[in-house]
Amino acid sequence: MRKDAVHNRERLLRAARELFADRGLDVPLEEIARSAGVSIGTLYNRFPTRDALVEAVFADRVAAVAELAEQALAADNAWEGFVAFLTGVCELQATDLGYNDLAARTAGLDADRGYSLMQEIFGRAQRAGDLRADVTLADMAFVVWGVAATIRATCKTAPGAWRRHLALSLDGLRAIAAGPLPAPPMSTAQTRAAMQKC
Amino acid sequence: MRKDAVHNRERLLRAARELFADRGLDVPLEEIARSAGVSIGTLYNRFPTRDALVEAVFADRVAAVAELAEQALAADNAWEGFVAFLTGVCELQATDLGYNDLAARTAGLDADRGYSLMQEIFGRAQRAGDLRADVTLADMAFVVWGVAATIRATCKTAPGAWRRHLALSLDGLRAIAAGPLPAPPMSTAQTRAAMQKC
DNA sequence: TCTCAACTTGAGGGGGATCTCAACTTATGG
DNA sequence: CCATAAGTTGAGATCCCCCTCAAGTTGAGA
Repeated sequence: MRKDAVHNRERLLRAARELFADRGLDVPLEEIARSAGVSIGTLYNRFPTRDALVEAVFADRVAAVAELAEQALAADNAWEGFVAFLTGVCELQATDLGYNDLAARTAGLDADRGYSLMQEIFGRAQRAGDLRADVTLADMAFVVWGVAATIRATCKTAPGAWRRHLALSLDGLRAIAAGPLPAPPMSTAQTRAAMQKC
Repeated sequence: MRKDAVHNRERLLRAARELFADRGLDVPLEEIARSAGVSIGTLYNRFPTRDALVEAVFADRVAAVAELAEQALAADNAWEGFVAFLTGVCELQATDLGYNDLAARTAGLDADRGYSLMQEIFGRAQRAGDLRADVTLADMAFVVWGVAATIRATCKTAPGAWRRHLALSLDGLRAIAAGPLPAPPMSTAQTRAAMQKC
């Protein structure tokens, strides 16, 4: 790849990162190109589809989540690790509207290594008796979707509000709080399908 | 108003109600007109803006929510009334994607009479000691936003899943479950602003 | 320095939605 | 039955976004 091409690629990634973070994933591609100081044609040369650009921009997040997961597992207290992990993921979403859009449709479910780590965090909190026994990993999607919606609604006007929402959700996940659940957990296929619809 | 105009208005409302329910509020207006068997021009004659059409279609929901609220207040048990009310609102959202889009931005906060009824349901459950003391009416927005997001994601693939989400959220609202909350409740102004951003 | 593949450019075609308006049709009261 | 105000129509203007490609430009190796 030629030097100028590399340079333009980087400028595009920087511009996309910033615009995605501010306004979500559906920023016009022309605007990204303009903001990067290149033409729309160049953007299409480097990233043939919007998804390719999105993937390149957020590639590092997979690792960030895995990092969070490892820290969570390193915690002494299983429940505190669980809380820290979910808080970390939501923080990522809160500081980047683009990732907020994205997390709702991936939610760690694709990330090979990330998924098994999440299972471990989840299972450990459950075995410790703090996380209620009648929930599944699939139920975490409710937390992510819910907090994501709150972040979208409030990030400009009440920046910390999602923490309150998350805290309420977590209280509902504690064994202490467990009441009967009216529906079976979603199957993996249902969860996957639902995520793609975001 | 001429007889045929009344007739067309009704056909438009029926078509819009159905399409909104199936696919949400952003159905193309041309499609609504076509489905009603009139031209796009007629639609604009009867409803100068999309909002006017939406408002006309969902006018009855305000009353439906008030009705739910009254039933909730009639319940013997304050907490059960509270649960029944939120369940009812979510059911309305689940059976109508259009109302689902809408509820997130109105959530009863406009409805003069509905609002005071909600306050009463909420306060009663709190005074009874079942609803945790550290939440505000504004926190109900989290439930509505969250469940609405789950409904949107799952309505086609896991139709009952939102009930599970709602149950978990409600468990988090019970006094038994109360843990410390990390942020102050949203002010009325913040809540209102956030709703308009949906 | 020369050459050529790699790269950039931006006008323009295409699609889809919103909204308008001049020409046409029809209900209704007299 | 007529006059006319009320209503309908749909082509097309406008806007916004996506994507392509022929023409022009530039980096890098020979």
